[in-house]
Amino acid sequence: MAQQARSPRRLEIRQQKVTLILQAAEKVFAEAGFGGATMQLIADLADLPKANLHYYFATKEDLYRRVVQNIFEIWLHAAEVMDNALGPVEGIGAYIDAKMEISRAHPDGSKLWAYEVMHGAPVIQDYLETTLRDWTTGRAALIQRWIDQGKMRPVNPEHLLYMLWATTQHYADFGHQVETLNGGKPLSDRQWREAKEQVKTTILRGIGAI
Amino acid sequence: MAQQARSPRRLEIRQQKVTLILQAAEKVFAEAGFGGATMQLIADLADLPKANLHYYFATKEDLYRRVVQNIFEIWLHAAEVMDNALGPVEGIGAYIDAKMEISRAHPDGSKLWAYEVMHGAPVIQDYLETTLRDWTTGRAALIQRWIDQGKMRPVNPEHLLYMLWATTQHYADFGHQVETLNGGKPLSDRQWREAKEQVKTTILRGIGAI
DNA sequence: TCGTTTCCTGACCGTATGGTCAAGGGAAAG
DNA sequence: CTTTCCCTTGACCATACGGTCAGGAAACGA
Repeated sequence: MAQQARSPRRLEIRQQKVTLILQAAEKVFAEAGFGGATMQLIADLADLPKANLHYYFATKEDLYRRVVQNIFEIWLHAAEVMDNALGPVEGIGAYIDAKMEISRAHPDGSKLWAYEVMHGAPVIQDYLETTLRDWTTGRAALIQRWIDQGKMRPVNPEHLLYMLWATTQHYADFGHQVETLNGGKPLSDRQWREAKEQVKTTILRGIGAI
Repeated sequence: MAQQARSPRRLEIRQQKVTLILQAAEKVFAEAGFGGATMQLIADLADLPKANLHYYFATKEDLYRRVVQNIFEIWLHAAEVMDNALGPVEGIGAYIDAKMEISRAHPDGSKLWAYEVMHGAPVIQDYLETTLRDWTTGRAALIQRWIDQGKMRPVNPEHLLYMLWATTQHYADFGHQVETLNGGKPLSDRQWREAKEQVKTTILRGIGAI
């Protein structure tokens, strides 16, 4: 009954394929939504037979769940830059930088997260209620400490966090709109830098941190 | 061959039903996405036989297109408050107010717009390239004028507009997340007012308008 | 080499979906 | 009243989808 240990080679191949499938799935789910995505599309993108997907992931929901969980962990991990900061300029500035980088490097993940939340978070509701709520409470307390120390104006920390999320994720979630308004061309390095700086400056000035 | 004029009574009934269908469709499309929505769900919500939907809207795409176009026009119309303003405090302040109101009153429309843009705007790409681009260019020029008049700090007007869109629409698109982090309860009147004020204050201070 | 476990996949199945249609109901026009 | 046209709808169809499975290939351990 005990699960037999897999050989290293087997394990490696398994992990490679799982990763390949997850990458293809992230893209397809982000582009089409859960309902619009099909296992066949994901299989084609990963260049695998559809049945092979079902060998690694029992159902479409399972696959979707794994993709969303992956994204969530990347985000949580990237948010650690805010801790250990001496004040809002350093902490919030670094957080904005990190989130803008993610928006640029992983737009599909950001879109998928937006898609999931927009539809009532059917899959990751428990994460919202536990991990994300704890994280938010902790950072809100940190911001409140900065306020008490006179390092920034008194604001509602939750709403400030929403502003950070909204402004940074916008460049991923609405990237197509931004690109269209940019003459159909993706933002250049310079434009990304400008966007990042303007978001940071505006918010940090807005909360009286600079 | 000419379209025969319809009687007033017929026209009225027709319009009522079309509106009913559009409302049901907006909700279902927003909740499930285009792929996840089904004509049967929309029909059930509108309390009509499915075949009746196809009498008024030939295909699912047609219905979706009409819904998205409706939303777009509401948005454009609401944006007029920005014109005729004497400066950024009045103009941008009123625009934020208007957009926050829309986020609260029409979250489904906002979500559907987000959904459409996130998926590459397959239906309203031409609107983005014409109407929205023109609108954006005009408001960017307005903001630039305010900058030239020394009424606010020099910022990139486009990125400022993105910040306005992002922060206000966040309360609709990510309303479920906001609600979950609010203890599972929707924002109260007081909290909405607080959110609106904080967004306005932070941005207007951030751009040096106050 | 041989038996065992893991992995792979073409063919298949039940279901649900978008869309069609023909027949009927009912208001307006004559 | 009769005719015409718009509207309504239950029944139906073809397709595409998620998921299954049996049988074979490949890798592993002894």
